[in-house]
Amino acid sequence: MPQLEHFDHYVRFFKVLGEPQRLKIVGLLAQSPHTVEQIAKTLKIGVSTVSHHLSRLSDAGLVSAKAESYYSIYRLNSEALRDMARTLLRQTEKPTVAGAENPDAFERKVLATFTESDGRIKAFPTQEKKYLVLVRHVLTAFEPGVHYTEKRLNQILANYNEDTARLRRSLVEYHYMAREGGGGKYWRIDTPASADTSGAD
Amino acid sequence: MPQLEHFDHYVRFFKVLGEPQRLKIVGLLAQSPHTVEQIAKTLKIGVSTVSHHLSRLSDAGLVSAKAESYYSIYRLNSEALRDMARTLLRQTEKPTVAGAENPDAFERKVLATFTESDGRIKAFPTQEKKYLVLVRHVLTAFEPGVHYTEKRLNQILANYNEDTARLRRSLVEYHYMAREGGGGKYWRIDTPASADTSGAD
DNA sequence: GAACTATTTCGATAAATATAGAAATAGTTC
DNA sequence: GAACTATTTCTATATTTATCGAAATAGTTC
Repeated sequence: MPQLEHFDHYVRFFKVLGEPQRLKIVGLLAQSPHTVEQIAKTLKIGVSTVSHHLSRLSDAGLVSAKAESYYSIYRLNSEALRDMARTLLRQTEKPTVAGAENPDAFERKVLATFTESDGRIKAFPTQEKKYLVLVRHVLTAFEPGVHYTEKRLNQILANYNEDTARLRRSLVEYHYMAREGGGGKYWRIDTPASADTSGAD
Repeated sequence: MPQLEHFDHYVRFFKVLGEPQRLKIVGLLAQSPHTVEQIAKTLKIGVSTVSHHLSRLSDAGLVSAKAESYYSIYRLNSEALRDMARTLLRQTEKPTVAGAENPDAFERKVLATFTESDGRIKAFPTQEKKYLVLVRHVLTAFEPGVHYTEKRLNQILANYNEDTARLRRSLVEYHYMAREGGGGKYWRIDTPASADTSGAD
């Protein structure tokens, strides 16, 4: 299990912000610190409700309170928002191919139908869904982080099918591999694992 | 009303991602396009449930579908995630002071207690909550977007209290004003309005 | 066009939770 | 310490919604 213990934290973060009143509270706190009563009056909802929302925001690490005389002054933790925003940006820059190494029933079926026992591709399916299975199958022949010359790439692709140009084009088209502008170097642009998808139960 | 018509969109975005199964689906689609059935099998939930989730993800602009033979192949809209991440980053860089011009009951009371009728500050409250009201009160004397020399800043602050150094320090400390490193220029670092807080009802 | 396939829609149910009022708590002021 | 204040906790209720099975739909294959 990779960095997946953060999954629950992500869910909490989004769920907490996915409620109109709470998002408004965050908006208020983004402008300046507030007390519970101030928020309740501005939003025209009960204090106990506000307290409840602040408690959930606090659980998610989005706000923090500070006692001051009678009042609890709540502040926004801008860092929490910033961190999540950066995490999201990082994620969107790295497509992945997880699941390629333990195929489900459908993928097994497609591989059984369209590849030889040694892995060579017998024929290309027209359905994109099936074709993608084969592209990912070919991708497993390449190491993440390694740069391949086009010549070496073609040698490896030739183990799968004589139409190496087609395979090369598909790998790039589906963003499984990147190509350097000039020198003709290729490399995998995925990562071992992105967000949690392995499951909870 | 500023750019607040996006409020509902923000809520939908966060709410949609704040559900474990949907977040897992996003994780799957971040790796590769999937059909409804594939997702259902991987997550061990019913197809109709997956279809429902995909529908909500689609409403939020997070995924898009493409018909292909029997199947609907769903893809992640990475741009939607990227855009939101960038919006969040932008927001966290701009604290604001909205609400300073129409004070609520509490702020009125504080201002009545601690300022003269001409706006001068009679005394400084020790409670931070009340002190903040005065800091924001002083801030209204400055125009957004205008750069002030320290000399001019002190002239204006002197209209509120002789302890101009304290006021200047507080304005910077609470991030209502920024100071340029060398030349001693000051300016408001807020914006007219950030996320929606004005209200939906 | 008939048979078939994946997906979507519909209807119903169970679980999660936003909300508010009342009671309890923690802390301040005099 | 007594009176007071804001906040939190508790209890209950109403709303939202995740989930599934069945029926309806849209599209493909032969």
